Amino acid sequence: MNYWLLKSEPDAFSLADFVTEKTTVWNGVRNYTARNYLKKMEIGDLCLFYRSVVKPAVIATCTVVKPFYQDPTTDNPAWVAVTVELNAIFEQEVPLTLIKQTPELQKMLLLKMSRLSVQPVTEAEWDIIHRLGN
DNA sequence: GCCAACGTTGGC
DNA sequence: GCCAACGTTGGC
Repeated sequence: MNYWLLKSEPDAFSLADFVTEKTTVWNGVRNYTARNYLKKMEIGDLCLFYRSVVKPAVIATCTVVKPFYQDPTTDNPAWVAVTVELNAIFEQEVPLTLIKQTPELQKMLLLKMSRLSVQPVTEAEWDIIHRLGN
């Protein structure tokens, strides 16, 4: 069981879209570091759904339901996608500002590699964020 | 809208 | 293989 954080700009794919579709193909990743993390995802892994750019915050959780496969948006075999299913929406959003203020979360990659769209999260970090959101 | 951080590209 | 130039991401 692994934990991850997935970023999405609401203009591209919003929580409302996720609610409508329930499951979504996480495609379009064109960064090797992020791609490598996608390849490590297994069925049942839990992900934090992070809204970037517009009011940055962790806003929901989702579950990996299909491990990596060829990204359907390209023929280039370098790129892969996974399928994730919406799990739960946080009762209250966990804004980036709060994460920055939380001592236990200072080591999150989110704070160090702000441009990485797919990143691992430790179980401890997942627990803390989950608690802050519920 | 600005700009810092980072990744990628391409000339040498 | 180095590094400058450029493009993109994402916080503010």
